[in-house]
Amino acid sequence: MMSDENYQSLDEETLFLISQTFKALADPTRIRILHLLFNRELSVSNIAEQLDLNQSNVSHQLRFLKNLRLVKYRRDGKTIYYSQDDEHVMKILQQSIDHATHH
Amino acid sequence: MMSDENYQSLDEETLFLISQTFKALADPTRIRILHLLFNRELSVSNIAEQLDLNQSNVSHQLRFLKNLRLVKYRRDGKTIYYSQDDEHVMKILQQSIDHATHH
DNA sequence: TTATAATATGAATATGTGTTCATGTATTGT
DNA sequence: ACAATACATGAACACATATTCATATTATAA
Repeated sequence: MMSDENYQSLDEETLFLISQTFKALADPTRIRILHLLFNRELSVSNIAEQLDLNQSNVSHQLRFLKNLRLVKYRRDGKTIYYSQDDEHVMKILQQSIDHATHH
Repeated sequence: MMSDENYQSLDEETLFLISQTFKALADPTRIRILHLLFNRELSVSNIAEQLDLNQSNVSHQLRFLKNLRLVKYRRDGKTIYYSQDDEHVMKILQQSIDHATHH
Protein backbone atom coordinates (compact mmCIF):
# COMPACT_ATOMS: atom_id res chain seq x y z
CA MET A 1 0.00 0.00 0.00
CA MET A 2 2.80 2.42 0.91
CA SER A 3 6.43 2.15 -0.09
CA ASP A 4 9.25 3.44 2.05
CA GLU A 5 9.66 6.48 -0.15
CA ASN A 6 5.95 7.09 -0.44
CA TYR A 7 4.96 8.86 2.73
CA GLN A 8 1.32 9.55 3.44
CA SER A 9 1.11 12.79 5.38
CA LEU A 10 -1.67 13.41 7.87
CA ASP A 11 -4.30 15.98 7.06
CA GLU A 12 -5.10 18.80 9.46
CA GLU A 13 -8.45 17.42 10.50
CA THR A 14 -7.16 13.96 11.39
CA LEU A 15 -4.21 15.50 13.18
CA PHE A 16 -6.45 17.71 15.28
CA LEU A 17 -8.85 14.90 16.17
CA ILE A 18 -6.03 12.57 17.24
CA SER A 19 -4.19 15.20 19.27
CA GLN A 20 -7.41 16.23 21.00
CA THR A 21 -8.18 12.65 21.93
CA PHE A 22 -4.73 12.10 23.38
CA LYS A 23 -5.05 15.39 25.21
CA ALA A 24 -7.98 13.88 27.06
CA LEU A 25 -5.65 11.15 28.27
CA ALA A 26 -2.77 13.51 29.02
CA ASP A 27 -4.11 14.67 32.37
CA PRO A 28 -3.97 12.58 35.58
CA THR A 29 -7.40 13.73 36.73
CA ARG A 30 -9.08 12.72 33.49
CA ILE A 31 -7.25 9.41 33.47
CA ARG A 32 -8.52 8.70 36.97
CA ILE A 33 -12.07 9.61 35.98
CA LEU A 34 -12.02 7.42 32.88
CA HIS A 35 -10.44 4.61 34.86
CA LEU A 36 -13.29 4.81 37.36
CA LEU A 37 -15.79 4.62 34.51
CA PHE A 38 -14.14 1.62 32.95
CA ASN A 39 -16.99 -0.77 33.59
CA ARG A 40 -19.63 1.13 35.52
CA GLU A 41 -21.62 4.32 35.51
CA LEU A 42 -21.19 6.84 38.30
CA SER A 43 -22.70 10.13 39.43
CA VAL A 44 -20.68 13.34 39.49
CA SER A 45 -20.64 13.51 43.28
CA ASN A 46 -19.66 9.85 43.53
CA ILE A 47 -16.69 10.44 41.26
CA ALA A 48 -15.74 13.54 43.23
CA GLU A 49 -15.87 11.62 46.51
CA GLN A 50 -13.89 8.63 45.31
CA LEU A 51 -11.16 10.78 43.78
CA ASP A 52 -11.21 13.48 46.46
CA LEU A 53 -11.86 16.25 43.95
CA ASN A 54 -14.26 19.13 44.24
CA GLN A 55 -17.52 18.89 42.35
CA SER A 56 -16.85 21.78 40.02
CA ASN A 57 -13.56 20.31 38.90
CA VAL A 58 -15.20 16.98 38.09
CA SER A 59 -18.00 18.71 36.19
CA HIS A 60 -15.49 20.64 34.09
CA GLN A 61 -13.50 17.54 33.24
CA LEU A 62 -16.63 15.56 32.41
CA ARG A 63 -17.73 18.32 30.06
CA PHE A 64 -14.34 18.09 28.35
CA LEU A 65 -14.71 14.33 27.96
CA LYS A 66 -18.32 14.64 26.85
CA ASN A 67 -17.41 17.16 24.11
CA LEU A 68 -15.00 14.59 22.71
CA ARG A 69 -17.70 11.92 23.04
CA LEU A 70 -15.53 9.83 25.33
CA VAL A 71 -18.29 9.74 27.94
CA LYS A 72 -22.07 9.97 27.88
CA TYR A 73 -24.63 10.67 30.59
CA ARG A 74 -28.17 9.96 31.65
CA ARG A 75 -30.27 11.82 34.16
CA ASP A 76 -32.19 10.18 36.98
CA GLY A 77 -33.91 12.81 39.07
CA LYS A 78 -31.33 15.23 40.40
CA THR A 79 -28.52 12.81 39.75
CA ILE A 80 -26.61 12.55 36.49
CA TYR A 81 -24.82 9.32 35.76
CA TYR A 82 -21.79 9.30 33.51
CA SER A 83 -20.39 6.31 31.66
CA GLN A 84 -17.83 5.59 28.95
CA ASP A 85 -18.76 6.15 25.32
CA ASP A 86 -15.66 5.22 23.32
CA GLU A 87 -14.54 1.60 23.41
CA HIS A 88 -11.44 2.32 21.36
CA VAL A 89 -10.09 5.00 23.68
CA MET A 90 -10.89 2.94 26.76
CA LYS A 91 -9.05 0.01 25.23
CA ILE A 92 -5.99 2.18 24.58
CA LEU A 93 -6.12 3.45 28.15
CA GLN A 94 -6.37 -0.08 29.53
CA GLN A 95 -3.47 -1.23 27.35
CA SER A 96 -1.35 1.66 28.58
CA ILE A 97 -2.15 1.02 32.21
CA ASP A 98 -1.27 -2.65 31.78
CA HIS A 99 1.92 -1.73 29.97
CA ALA A 100 2.91 0.76 32.65
CA THR A 101 2.12 -1.49 35.62
CA HIS A 102 3.66 -4.61 34.14
CA HIS A 103 6.77 -2.55 33.63
CA MET B 1 -5.93 -5.51 46.87
CA MET B 2 -9.24 -5.17 45.06
CA SER B 3 -12.44 -3.73 46.48
CA ASP B 4 -15.87 -5.29 46.25
CA GLU B 5 -16.53 -3.38 43.07
CA ASN B 6 -13.32 -4.78 41.65
CA TYR B 7 -11.67 -1.39 41.24
CA GLN B 8 -7.90 -1.07 41.31
CA SER B 9 -6.86 2.53 41.94
CA LEU B 10 -3.84 3.92 40.12
CA ASP B 11 -0.77 4.96 42.07
CA GLU B 12 0.82 8.37 41.55
CA GLU B 13 3.85 7.05 39.71
CA THR B 14 1.86 5.05 37.16
CA LEU B 15 -0.52 7.95 36.69
CA PHE B 16 2.32 10.35 36.00
CA LEU B 17 4.04 8.04 33.56
CA ILE B 18 0.87 7.39 31.60
CA SER B 19 -0.18 11.03 31.44
CA GLN B 20 3.31 12.07 30.35
CA THR B 21 3.31 9.50 27.57
CA PHE B 22 -0.06 10.63 26.28
CA LYS B 23 1.12 14.22 26.52
CA ALA B 24 3.74 13.34 23.95
CA LEU B 25 0.94 12.33 21.61
CA ALA B 26 -1.27 15.30 22.46
CA ASP B 27 0.49 17.76 20.19
CA PRO B 28 0.11 17.85 16.38
CA THR B 29 3.78 18.62 15.78
CA ARG B 30 4.98 15.67 17.85
CA ILE B 31 2.45 13.37 16.19
CA ARG B 32 3.76 14.43 12.78
CA ILE B 33 7.36 13.82 13.87
CA LEU B 34 6.59 10.37 15.28
CA HIS B 35 4.56 9.55 12.21
CA LEU B 36 7.55 10.41 10.03
CA LEU B 37 9.73 8.16 12.16
CA PHE B 38 7.35 5.24 11.94
CA ASN B 39 9.61 3.02 9.86
CA ARG B 40 12.75 5.02 9.13
CA GLU B 41 15.41 7.13 10.75
CA LEU B 42 15.76 10.79 9.82
CA SER B 43 18.06 13.69 10.58
CA VAL B 44 16.83 16.79 12.41
CA SER B 45 17.11 18.99 9.34
CA ASN B 46 15.34 16.40 7.20
CA ILE B 47 12.41 16.31 9.62
CA ALA B 48 12.34 20.10 9.72
CA GLU B 49 12.26 20.30 5.92
CA GLN B 50 9.57 17.69 5.42
CA LEU B 51 7.30 19.21 8.05
CA ASP B 52 8.16 22.82 7.27
CA LEU B 53 9.23 23.57 10.84
CA ASN B 54 12.24 25.51 12.00
CA GLN B 55 15.22 23.55 13.24
CA SER B 56 15.03 24.77 16.81
CA ASN B 57 11.44 23.73 17.15
CA VAL B 58 12.22 20.21 15.90
CA SER B 59 15.18 19.94 18.28
CA HIS B 60 13.03 20.94 21.24
CA GLN B 61 10.33 18.41 20.36
CA LEU B 62 12.88 15.66 19.80
CA ARG B 63 14.39 16.36 23.20
CA PHE B 64 10.94 16.01 24.72
CA LEU B 65 10.42 12.68 22.97
CA LYS B 66 13.93 11.51 23.85
CA ASN B 67 13.43 12.27 27.54
CA LEU B 68 10.40 9.97 27.49
CA ARG B 69 12.47 7.39 25.58
CA LEU B 70 10.03 7.44 22.69
CA VAL B 71 12.88 8.15 20.26
CA LYS B 72 16.60 7.43 20.19
CA TYR B 73 19.43 8.90 18.13
CA ARG B 74 22.80 8.09 16.64
CA ARG B 75 25.45 10.49 15.41
CA ASP B 76 27.13 10.24 12.02
CA GLY B 77 29.56 13.09 11.60
CA LYS B 78 27.71 16.36 11.94
CA THR B 79 24.37 14.70 11.37
CA ILE B 80 22.21 13.16 14.08
CA TYR B 81 19.67 10.57 13.04
CA TYR B 82 16.57 10.02 15.13
CA SER B 83 14.39 6.91 15.15
CA GLN B 84 11.57 5.47 17.19
CA ASP B 85 12.35 3.72 20.46
CA ASP B 86 8.98 2.59 21.85
CA GLU B 87 7.08 -0.05 19.89
CA HIS B 88 4.09 0.14 22.19
CA VAL B 89 3.54 3.87 21.81
CA MET B 90 4.07 3.69 18.04
CA LYS B 91 1.51 0.92 17.86
CA ILE B 92 -1.01 3.00 19.79
CA LEU B 93 -0.36 5.94 17.50
CA GLN B 94 -0.82 3.78 14.40
CA GLN B 95 -4.04 2.32 15.80
CA SER B 96 -5.38 5.80 16.49
CA ILE B 97 -4.50 7.08 13.04
CA ASP B 98 -6.21 4.08 11.46
CA HIS B 99 -9.23 4.57 13.69
CA ALA B 100 -9.45 8.27 12.87
CA THR B 101 -9.01 7.88 9.11
CA HIS B 102 -11.38 4.94 8.69
CA HIS B 103 -14.16 6.94 10.19
C1' DT C 1 -43.94 28.43 47.55
C1' DT C 2 -39.64 27.72 49.79
C1' DA C 3 -35.79 24.85 50.83
C1' DT C 4 -32.48 21.55 49.64
C1' DA C 5 -29.64 18.55 46.77
C1' DA C 6 -27.06 17.61 42.48
C1' DT C 7 -24.85 19.44 38.84
C1' DA C 8 -23.32 23.11 35.48
C1' DT C 9 -21.25 27.37 34.37
C1' DG C 10 -18.30 31.53 34.09
C1' DA C 11 -14.65 34.29 35.89
C1' DA C 12 -10.26 34.51 37.84
C1' DT C 13 -5.75 32.81 38.50
C1' DA C 14 -1.67 30.27 38.51
C1' DT C 15 0.89 27.22 36.04
C1' DG C 16 2.19 24.75 31.82
C1' DT C 17 3.27 24.55 26.90
C1' DG C 18 4.71 25.48 21.90
C1' DT C 19 7.26 28.34 19.14
C1' DT C 20 10.74 31.66 17.81
C1' DC C 21 15.02 34.14 18.29
C1' DA C 22 19.63 34.46 19.36
C1' DT C 23 23.43 32.02 20.51
C1' DG C 24 26.25 27.99 21.96
C1' DT C 25 28.52 23.47 20.96
C1' DA C 26 30.32 19.78 18.12
C1' DT C 27 32.18 18.11 13.85
C1' DT C 28 34.18 18.41 9.31
C1' DG C 29 36.85 20.46 5.70
C1' DT C 30 40.21 23.93 4.00
C1' DA D 1 43.89 28.22 12.61
C1' DC D 2 39.38 29.47 10.41
C1' DA D 3 34.90 28.89 8.29
C1' DA D 4 30.88 26.22 7.48
C1' DT D 5 27.39 22.85 8.72
C1' DA D 6 24.24 20.38 11.85
C1' DC D 7 22.21 20.43 15.95
C1' DA D 8 21.22 21.90 20.95
C1' DT D 9 20.06 25.21 24.36
C1' DG D 10 18.05 29.02 27.09
C1' DA D 11 15.26 33.05 27.32
C1' DA D 12 11.14 35.25 26.12
C1' DC D 13 6.56 35.43 24.69
C1' DA D 14 1.90 34.33 23.67
C1' DC D 15 -1.37 31.07 24.45
C1' DA D 16 -3.58 27.00 26.58
C1' DT D 17 -4.95 24.52 30.59
C1' DA D 18 -6.33 22.86 35.44
C1' DT D 19 -8.33 24.23 39.43
C1' DT D 20 -11.02 26.98 42.62
C1' DC D 21 -14.65 30.14 43.94
C1' DA D 22 -18.97 32.01 43.54
C1' DT D 23 -23.19 31.57 41.47
C1' DA D 24 -26.70 29.69 38.29
C1' DT D 25 -29.71 25.89 36.86
C1' DT D 26 -32.55 21.84 37.46
C1' DA D 27 -35.21 18.63 39.99
C1' DT D 28 -37.28 16.91 44.25
C1' DA D 29 -39.44 17.36 48.75
C1' DA D 30 -41.86 19.72 52.39
